[in-house]
Amino acid sequence: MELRQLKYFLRAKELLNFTAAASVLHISQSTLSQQVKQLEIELGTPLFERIGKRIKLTEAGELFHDYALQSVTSANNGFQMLKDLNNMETGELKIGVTFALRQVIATTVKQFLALYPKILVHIVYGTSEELLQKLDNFELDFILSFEEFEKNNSHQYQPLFDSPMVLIGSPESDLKKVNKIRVKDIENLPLALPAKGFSTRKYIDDVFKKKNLNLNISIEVNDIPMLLDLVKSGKYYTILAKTTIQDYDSIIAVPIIQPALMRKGMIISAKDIYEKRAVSEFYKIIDQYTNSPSPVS
Amino acid sequence: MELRQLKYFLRAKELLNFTAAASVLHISQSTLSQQVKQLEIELGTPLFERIGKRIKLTEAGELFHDYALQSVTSANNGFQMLKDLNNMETGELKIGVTFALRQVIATTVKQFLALYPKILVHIVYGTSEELLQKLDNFELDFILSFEEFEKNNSHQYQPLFDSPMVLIGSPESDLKKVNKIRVKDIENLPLALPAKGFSTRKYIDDVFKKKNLNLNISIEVNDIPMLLDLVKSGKYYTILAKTTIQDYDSIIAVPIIQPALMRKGMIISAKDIYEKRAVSEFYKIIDQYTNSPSPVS
DNA sequence: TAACATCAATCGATAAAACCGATTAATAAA
DNA sequence: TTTATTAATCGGTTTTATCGATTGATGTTA
Repeated sequence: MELRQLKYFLRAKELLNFTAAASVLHISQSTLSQQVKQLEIELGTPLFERIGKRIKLTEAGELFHDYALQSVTSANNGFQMLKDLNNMETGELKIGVTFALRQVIATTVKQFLALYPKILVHIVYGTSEELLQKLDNFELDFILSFEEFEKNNSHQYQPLFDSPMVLIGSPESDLKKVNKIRVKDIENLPLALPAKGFSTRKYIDDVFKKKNLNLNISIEVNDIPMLLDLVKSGKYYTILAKTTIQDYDSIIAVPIIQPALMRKGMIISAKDIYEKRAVSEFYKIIDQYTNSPSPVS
Repeated sequence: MELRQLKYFLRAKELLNFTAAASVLHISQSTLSQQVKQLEIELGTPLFERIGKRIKLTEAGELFHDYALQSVTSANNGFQMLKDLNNMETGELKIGVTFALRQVIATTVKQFLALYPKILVHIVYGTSEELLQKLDNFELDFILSFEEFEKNNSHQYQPLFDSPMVLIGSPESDLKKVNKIRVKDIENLPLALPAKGFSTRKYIDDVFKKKNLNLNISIEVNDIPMLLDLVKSGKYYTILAKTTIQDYDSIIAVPIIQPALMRKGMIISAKDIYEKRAVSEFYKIIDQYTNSPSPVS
């Protein structure tokens, strides 16, 4: 039994497809097939059930998974910990960010790089769904996102700030006359909203469904700047967290009330993973940012 | 990084001697040397400091140890767990027993084997020191012993019973006239005691030292039956837990008081280790044994 | 139903890597 | 000083991980 084989097994279990897993692992399908078989022989029990050309995990495979993951994770953690000892000379930091928190990362990453110029920072934008999967595959150190609806026991959550949802319109719109708006008053406004898959969109849908209100959606877009461009044009309104539009000009935003819609900004990371120094340093900077006098919210 | 290399590292760290470690691992010294070096290169930092022909662990090595151990342990646990699924068809059970608890294991192992005849049981006698080291090397599943003085955070302890310490003499000795004896009355009796290294001996030494009493030791032996033979001969007394002499005839034993000396029988096992079914089944039998109407004590 | 696409297993060959024995160099012990 | 002990290194051998090609089984589509 070797870590190599455990890693192969984990990937095969995840994808339930030897060919695809081999490709991800940059080995041939034949190699993967042989290595898994060898592991099974050593363990004395099959880990996969071969049904025709399909594979599915056996009960033994299911049970073995946790141990294999723990073993691989521990080795990785030890490796990461040692890299840290070299005082972040060669560090790398991979951060997943949802589109809604673009402003948070834009500000903090500059401060971080000023302090630690040798660290290579990767920023990956995506929907929370995409990012959470990458987190589970060890492709990200942490995620900046709004609160998740379904919390997962293998993740840990650090709340950062509360951000009110706002209705956004062009400076020529009727919004200039009010300083707040009720949920039910939004019902008949023509909306441009983030596409399905965005957590903000899911949040909006849930709220309106619960109150039995309709949404008058004209356009769905999976890009926030384009959404705001549409709003600026004057025809449409949109709904976002105030944090999301912090640095945009030429728009008007008013808080939504009855009920007041709030979203929690969060750091999501994987439990049981060694926390690199670069990661904890970044957390500190985010903390400063969110605790400074009304940086967001 | 492979489990093989982590195992090599752990053994080398334990023995601080590549030649000896290689021998235990059944590989050549040159192979061990190369594999450790390769691991060090991959980790980007030396794990051992080479001072002439000596080696000692670097700080990095010290830190890395816990992760390596965790990784290897998890893989082993997964392996053990799967073996268990085969319903103990090929099980093996390794039990360490201190001499003092000979009677406990003698009775329980018979019952266990009657229930699970296919399990191969190894029983290893030794001092607690020897046995604890074997436990840490995964050479034992658990230990039956009296309570340890220095508890170790990587072990877990299950108390079984309390056994009073007794003064033991021949049927012709003056002990027949009394039914208990004070600690300070033992001071001038000629004693045959277990040798240094026995936990019972350490316990006795500690008690007498604390009370500023002398021990009049005539003979030290590292074998309990011989100790009792000497006692039977009439010249000497000895001190043991009552449990230890449970099935011996032709001796007289009286409890020691002021203070009453008691020892706790214990199961000691390693934390974070998968508990085989054979092990939990054995625990059940020991439980029955110690909870039955005065089996020991 | 026939042709095609997809997938895991298997085979033979190759490249990589673990391993060994012998030797060297350093150093501790006698 | 001599001897014994120990880790590193070198060259050669064995083992094994890997690959590409093929097979056979099984879905999928025309």
